[in-house]
Amino acid sequence: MRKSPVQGRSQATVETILEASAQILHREGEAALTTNRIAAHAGFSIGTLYQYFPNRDAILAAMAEREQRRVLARLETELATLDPADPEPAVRQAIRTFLGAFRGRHGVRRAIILATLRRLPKDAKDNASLAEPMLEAIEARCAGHFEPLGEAGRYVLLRAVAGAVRSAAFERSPLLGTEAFEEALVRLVMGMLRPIPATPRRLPEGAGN
Amino acid sequence: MRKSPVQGRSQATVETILEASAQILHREGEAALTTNRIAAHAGFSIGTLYQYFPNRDAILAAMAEREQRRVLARLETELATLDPADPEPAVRQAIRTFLGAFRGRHGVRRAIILATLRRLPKDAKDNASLAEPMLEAIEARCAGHFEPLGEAGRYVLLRAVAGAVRSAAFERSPLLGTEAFEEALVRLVMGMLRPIPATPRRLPEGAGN
Amino acid sequence: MRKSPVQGRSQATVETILEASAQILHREGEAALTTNRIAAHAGFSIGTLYQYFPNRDAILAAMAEREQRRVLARLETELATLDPADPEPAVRQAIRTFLGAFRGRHGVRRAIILATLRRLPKDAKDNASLAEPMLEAIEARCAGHFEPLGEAGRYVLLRAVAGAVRSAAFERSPLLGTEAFEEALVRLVMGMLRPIPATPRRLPEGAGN
Amino acid sequence: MRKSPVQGRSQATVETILEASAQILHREGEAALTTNRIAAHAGFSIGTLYQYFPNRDAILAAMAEREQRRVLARLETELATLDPADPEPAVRQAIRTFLGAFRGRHGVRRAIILATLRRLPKDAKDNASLAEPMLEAIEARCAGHFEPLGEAGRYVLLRAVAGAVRSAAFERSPLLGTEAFEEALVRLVMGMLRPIPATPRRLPEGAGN
DNA sequence: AATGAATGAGGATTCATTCAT
DNA sequence: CATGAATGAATCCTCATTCAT
Repeated sequence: MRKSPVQGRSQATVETILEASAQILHREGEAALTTNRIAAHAGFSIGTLYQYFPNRDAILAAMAEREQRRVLARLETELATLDPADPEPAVRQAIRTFLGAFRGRHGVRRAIILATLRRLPKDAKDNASLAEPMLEAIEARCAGHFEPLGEAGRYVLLRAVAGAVRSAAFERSPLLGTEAFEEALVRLVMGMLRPIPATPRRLPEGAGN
Repeated sequence: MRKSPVQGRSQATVETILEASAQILHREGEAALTTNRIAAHAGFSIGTLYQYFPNRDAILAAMAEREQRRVLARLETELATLDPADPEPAVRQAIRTFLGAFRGRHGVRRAIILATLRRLPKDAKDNASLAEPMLEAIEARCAGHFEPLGEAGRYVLLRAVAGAVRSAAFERSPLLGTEAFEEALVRLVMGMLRPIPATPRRLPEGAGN
Repeated sequence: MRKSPVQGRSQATVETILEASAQILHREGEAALTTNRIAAHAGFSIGTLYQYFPNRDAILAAMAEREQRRVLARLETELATLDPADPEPAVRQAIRTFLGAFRGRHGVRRAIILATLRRLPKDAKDNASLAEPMLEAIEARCAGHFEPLGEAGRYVLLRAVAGAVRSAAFERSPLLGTEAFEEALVRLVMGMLRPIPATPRRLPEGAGN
Repeated sequence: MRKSPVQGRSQATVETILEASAQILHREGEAALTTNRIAAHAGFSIGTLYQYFPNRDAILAAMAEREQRRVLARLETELATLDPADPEPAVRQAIRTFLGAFRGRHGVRRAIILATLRRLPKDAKDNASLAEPMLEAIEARCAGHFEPLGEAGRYVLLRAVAGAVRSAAFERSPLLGTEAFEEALVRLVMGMLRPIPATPRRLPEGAGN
């Protein structure tokens, strides 16, 4: 960000610019996302745009961040209502919430995903960043019921879920909204979780295990 | 393709152009993949290039296809040696083979994936095409041992595996070559497969389940 | 100047702006000398800057003038101490003083010179303005000892000295501080001066010369 | 140069572009020398221009070089006719030739000088490059008649002459074409040269000096 | 078949300047 | 007096594509 918005006015400007970008992305695809077009669509002059963003890429990055933050916020409030006890319903709800985050403005998400992907030469990390809080929520709630996933296990599970959903979003698959899709995802996650036999409860005293 | 390469020379030219493109992609990234650069690198004039490809996109498409064909060919010969009997080793071998297909020339794969993704406005299909033969091989060999995956199940499993591997390739994750990664993928797949109890059929009454 | 700084505060503001400009010029070169940057560096808003200068060029002009005035002031006080009698030492001292004026803040001088040069489409005059007082000082003191230089002679001598020094400053030549350089300049000036044989007048007949 | 002109056609193109640039410089000053304007004036599209020059600066550099080469060539053929014997006439002729090089297309020279000056952050050398061959010619012909100038002396003499002439050209001084101007320059140069007393010739054998 | 010179619409970006607050 | 958000003409440059040779 080139200039920290001092006056309230400029904050709105930044917001307007980002929203305009999102709309263009949504309606006309990434190729149409030129700086001049953004400015025109936002109703500002190109110069104003460059007051706040050092270059085109920064706009995309800001948009990606904004979109991410939004979805994450939604995700977290919804996940907070997660029932701690039974694992499978918890997973299902998490999945459902996660899927919900992908609804609406596919074009935007799609473009953002692409743009984000493109700009990771080697500093790739947040490739599954949306799925991560989901997994953490599950882990937090179901700790002790499952063997912890190793590093590789976590990595694969996160990317697997994210990959499946992302693909569906990308391909605008009709499956995306269905219960069967949700069910399959739940199975995917549950299949990775290895339950810890509940016996210890029964033998609170003794030469355990 | 503007001109079907009937003569051997023409075929070689096309091949040279595609190889040059792949190398540029690998070495200098997608931004450097301009038609003039391709022509120069291939040792042809830009005019010649346009004798064989109607436009830049066609080159990318041809490259993607070529790369796809190559990997597929390798995949299929290797999968042919799959042991029919025991499911888990079969899955493991399939996974290993699949992973092998992703080794080498990451930059090219990466760029091709991106370029391919970009050019699917709504006609998205081949998003998991590499994983498909793997799944078919497993299904062919282990049919009867598992409940068939439904449409959604198939879809999710394919994209999940492809997504995980693709992410690792994209991020150049150090996990990519490890056994733990392979193991996690095997678990991912096995977790989705619901074994059909083979004996119950023969023993309809008995000490059930 | 858009507004004559009557109050002390205004004067300080103008001074601050000019000093900020000089510093930017010195540290970052002419390309960095944008109005916004000047304002920022001076700690004023761009609007304030335009309260005092009608446009960017005026700032440059004011800077050039200021710099000129400064050097001239120094030059004049130092030249005032010039010993009237012997011509060569007088010339040497004048040269030394002149050279002294070029020390320090080369970047600024350089940039100012360039900027000033650029803005003289046809009204060029002050091209040797710094050397002029030097020559005048010499002439004032040594009048009668030398044939007066003609218009062309004056012109050439001024530009010659100024040119040599300016070049050295521009090229940041290591010669600039050396005695040999000073010596050469003295020779350059002395070579142009044609002494008037002082005695012949008093000894109209005698062992001449 | 981005592309070495293979076909003869392109050589002409480069020449046309440079000539167009020179004309714009001459007629409208440096500010008007934009890439698009050059292209338009040359009768080519902007793309063509960039086939041959990597950026605007390269055009200026090429022009400067071209102009330099031209003047140098003229200078050298004329200096070749220099009479070896008597020093002063030799100097006068050299000066005259040198001055001749500055006639015509002042705007171009002016702009080129400025542009060249601007682009010497610290690698400044050729600041007097036109005067250098002149001095060499004189030195070659009059060796033995004068004490050799030291490094500083050469430096100063070159820049002094170049400076005076350059100033006159810059200021479009009416003196430029006059004999008085030429005469003053000759005196400037001659004043720097310290003749070696011709006596040694008379004492070919003896305790010399 | 091959060449490569030429094209030019269109993109990103800068920066002096204005004016409502 | 001061602010700083907004302006937009103008600049440099790219690159897919064509077509005469």
